[in-house]
Amino acid sequence: MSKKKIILIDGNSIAFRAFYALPLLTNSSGLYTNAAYGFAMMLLKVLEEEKPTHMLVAFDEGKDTFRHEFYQEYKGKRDKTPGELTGQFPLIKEVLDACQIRYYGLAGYEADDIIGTLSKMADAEEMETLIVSGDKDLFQLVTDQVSVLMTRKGVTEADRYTPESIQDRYGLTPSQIIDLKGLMGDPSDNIPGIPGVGEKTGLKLLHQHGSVEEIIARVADLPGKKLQEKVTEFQEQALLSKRLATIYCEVPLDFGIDDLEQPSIHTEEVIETFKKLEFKTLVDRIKKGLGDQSGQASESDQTLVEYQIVSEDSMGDWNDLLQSDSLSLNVELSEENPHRSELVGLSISDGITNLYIPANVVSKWNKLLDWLGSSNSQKVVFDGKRSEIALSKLGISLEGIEMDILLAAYLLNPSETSLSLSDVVSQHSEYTLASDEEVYGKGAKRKLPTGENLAQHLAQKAYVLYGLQSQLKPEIERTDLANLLYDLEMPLSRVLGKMEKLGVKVDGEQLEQLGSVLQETLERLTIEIYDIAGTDFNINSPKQLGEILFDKLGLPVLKKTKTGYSTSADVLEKLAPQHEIVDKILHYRQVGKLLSTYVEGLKKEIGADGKIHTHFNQTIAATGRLSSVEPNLQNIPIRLEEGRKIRQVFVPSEENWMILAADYSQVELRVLAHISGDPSLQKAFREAKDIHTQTAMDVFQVKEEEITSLMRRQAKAVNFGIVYGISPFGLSQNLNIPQKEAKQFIERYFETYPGVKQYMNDIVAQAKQDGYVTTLLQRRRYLPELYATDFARRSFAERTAMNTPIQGTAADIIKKAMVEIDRVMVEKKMKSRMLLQVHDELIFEVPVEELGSMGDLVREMMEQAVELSIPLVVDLNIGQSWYEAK
DNA sequence: GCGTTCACG
DNA sequence: ACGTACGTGAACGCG
Repeated sequence: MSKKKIILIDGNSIAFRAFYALPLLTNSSGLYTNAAYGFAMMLLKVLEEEKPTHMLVAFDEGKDTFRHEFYQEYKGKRDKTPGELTGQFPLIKEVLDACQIRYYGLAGYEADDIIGTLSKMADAEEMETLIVSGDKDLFQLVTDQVSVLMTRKGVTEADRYTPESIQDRYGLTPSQIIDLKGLMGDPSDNIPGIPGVGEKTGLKLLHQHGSVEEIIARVADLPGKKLQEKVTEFQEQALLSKRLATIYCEVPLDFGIDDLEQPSIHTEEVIETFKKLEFKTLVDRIKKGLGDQSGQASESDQTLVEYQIVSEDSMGDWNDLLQSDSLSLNVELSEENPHRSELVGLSISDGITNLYIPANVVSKWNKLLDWLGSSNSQKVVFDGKRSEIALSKLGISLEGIEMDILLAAYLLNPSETSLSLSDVVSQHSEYTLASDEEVYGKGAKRKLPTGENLAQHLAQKAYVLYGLQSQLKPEIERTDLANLLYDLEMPLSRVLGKMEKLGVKVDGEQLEQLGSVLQETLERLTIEIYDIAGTDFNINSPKQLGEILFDKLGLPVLKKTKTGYSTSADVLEKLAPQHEIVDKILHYRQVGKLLSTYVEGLKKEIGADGKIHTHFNQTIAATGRLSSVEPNLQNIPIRLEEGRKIRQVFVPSEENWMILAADYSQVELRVLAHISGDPSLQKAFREAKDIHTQTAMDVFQVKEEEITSLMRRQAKAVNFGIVYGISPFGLSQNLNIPQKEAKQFIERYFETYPGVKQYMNDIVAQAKQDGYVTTLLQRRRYLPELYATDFARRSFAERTAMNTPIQGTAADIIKKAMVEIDRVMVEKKMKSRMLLQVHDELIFEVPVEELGSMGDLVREMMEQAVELSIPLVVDLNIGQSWYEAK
C-alpha cells in the first residue's frame, strides 16, 4: 500500500477564486454556474493529478467566529458576498455529493481552522497533506509533510508551496508568516497591523529579528525614528493582528481522518450531475478519463486510431477518399520554421479513414497533388501558412483551406501561449494527442520514431484535426469571431505566406562593410574603457560591469535588480555626468548590439537567393499584432542614426525597382479618439498638424508659438502613456520626473480630454463585467486577472484592458488593409510586392513604372480600410533602400 | 534555462 | 504599502 495522502480544500477561497476567474456564465435556465464550474474543474484536476486517498472540503460556517470575541471588527469592511456567488454554494455541494467528497463547516470557526486541525492530525499520522487554497495565510501550516497548492490564475493553475519555496519567496519559515501578517495587517480581513509597514518593511524586520515579539522587545534597535515610534505606538495592535492571523488547530471535530477516506468516483452519478448543470466539457472529460478506478487516469490515455500507410503500390486504392466533401490535412515537417524544414509526410482523415502518406509517396501520387492544389476540395488544417510554404518549396500548391484550426484556437483565446496541435486538442476536445516533444524527443535527442509509431502519431493528428473543426466552428460562431477568422485572419495568412516566400533582398557586401566600421568602433571603445577602468573585464557582463562601476569607481547605486546592480541604459544615463566611462559604456553597448544582433545576426539569415525570409507569427501576440522571428525584421534600428544605417542593406530585389514604405500616422491615438469619442481629441485630429504639439497646447493652455520642446516632449510621453493604460509611476519613470508631477500631467490631460477619461473608466468596468475586452473587429482578449486580489496583478490587467482595444484595433486595421491591398494587386496584375509589415507600416518593392499607381493604391486602401469617426492618414516614402524610404 | 539588456512599434 | 508603463524577439552571461 502506497503512502496515504489527504487533500484539504479551502472551499470558500476556491469558490471565490473560481467566481472571479471565470466570466459570469449562466446555464440555459439562467442559473449562474461559473463558480461551481471552476470548482468542479479544480476537483477533477486534483483528483487526476494528486490521486488522494483522503479528502475534505472545509467551508466557513456562519458569520461570527471566536475571533470576533476579541476583535469585533474582524472582517468588518469586507464587501458582501455577491448574490451571484451565494446561490452557487448549493451547486458546489451538489457536485461534492456526486463525487462523494466530504465537506464540513462548524459555527464559530473558519475553514482555515478546520484545515489546520486536520493537517495537524494528518501530520501525526505521517500522512502527506496537500492544502488547496487561494489564501496565503495557510502557508503557516506548511511542513515537510504539508504543502499548499496556491491557485495562481484562474483555478486550475496553481503553485505548490513547501518550506523551501516559502523560504525562497519570503526568506521566512512557515510559522513566521503570521508574524508578517501581524506587522502588515490585511485590509481584506480588516486586520490592522502596524500602519506604514508593508511587505517590504515587514520582511526586513523579520529577517533581522525573527518575530513580532522580538521586534517589539528590540524596538530601540530598529532603523529610523519614525519606525520606532510606530512600532511602540501600535505594538498591541500588532500582537492582536498576529493572534487573528493564527490558525486555530484544535477545532473540536466529531470525526477523524479515517472517516475522510475518498472512495473511487462513481462515474454515472457525476456525469448526471454535470449534465444537469450543463458542464459539457467536464462530462466529456469524465467519460474518457477518470473512470471508476478514481485517479487511475493516465498519460497514456491517448486517442488511438486505425490507420493505413499509403505506398506507391496502394495509392490508387485511396483516390475515392479524396472525393470527400471535407478532409483534414496534416503536413508534417522536420522543423518549426517551414523555410528551413523538410517534408516528413502528410496525413489525412475523414473522421473514419486515416491515412499516412510518407514524403516520397506524396510527390508520386498525382491525384493527391491535384487534390492539394484544388480550391474546390475543402481542407481542415492546422497552420495553413506553414504547410503552404513548405509544400510550395516542393512545387506543390495548397488551396481550398476551409478552416485553419490554429487560427481559430488563437482567436478563441489569444493569450494562450501553447498552441501546438496537442495543446489545442486537450483544450477544445475530449481527445488527447501526444505532443511532438513526447514523440520526437527534444534538443539533440530529437529524431523520427520508427515507421509504425510515426504513422500512428501522424494519423492521430489528422483524425483529431478532423474532429476539432466541428468543435471549434460553433465556438467561433458563439463568440462572434466568424468574420474575423474567415474574412481576415485566414486570408491574411495567405498574404503573409506570400511575403515570407518572397523575402527581402539584402546587400551582403554592404552589411559586411557596415560591420567592419562598427567592429573598429567597438575595439576602440573597448580599449578606452579598459584604460579608464584600469583593468580588463567583460563589458558585456552586467555583473563585472557593476563591480567596476559601483565597487571600483564608487558610483552611486540608483537601482538594483534581483541579482545585483542594475546597469540598464536609464541608470547609466543618470550616472553619465559623474564619470567619463559611462558614456563610453553606453556607446559600447549600442555598437555591440548593432554588431551582434543586426550585422552578425542578419548575415546568418541571408539565403542562397541573397534574401532574408522572416517568419511572421500570427498567433503569438495577445493583442492581435503580428510578430516576426528568425530573424525579427520588425525591430530593425531607426531611432539612432548609427543603427539606422542598417536599413541601407535592405534593397529591392530587381533592377529599377524601389522601396515604398507606407505608414499610418498616429494610428493608435486616432483609434483612441474614435473609440473614446472625445470631442477635443477628435477635433485635434481633424485639424492639427502635429498631435503632440496640439496636446501640449490643450494641456498647458498656451498658444502654438509658446510651446517649448520640453512641453512637446512631455505631451508626447503623456500621449504614449494614455495608450498604454497610464499610471503616474510609469509616466514619472519615462519622463524622469517626480510621481506627483506625473500625476498632475495626467489629471490635466483628463480635464482636457474628459471623453478619454470616461473611456478608461468604462472599458475597465465593462471588462470586469464581461471578463474580456474586444477590438473594432470583435477580436477578444480575456483578462482573468482583473479579479486578482493582488494589487499589482489587478492593475496590470486594468492597464491591459485599456490598451488592448487600442493596440488590437490598430492591428485589425492594418491586417484588413493588407488583405485588401493584396487582393487588388492580384486583380490589377501589379508586379509590385508586399514585403514586410511593422505594426503600423507596410514595406513594398515596386518597379519604377508602378510607383505612382502603387502609391495611390496603398494610401487609398490603408486610409479606407475601416471607417472611423476621424480620418486615418498614411505617409508614403520612397527610396533605393529601406533607409532612404524615410 | 533564466535574467538582463536593448532593438522596434 | 504595493510595483508597474502596452506589445514583441535576440544576444549574452551565468549557474
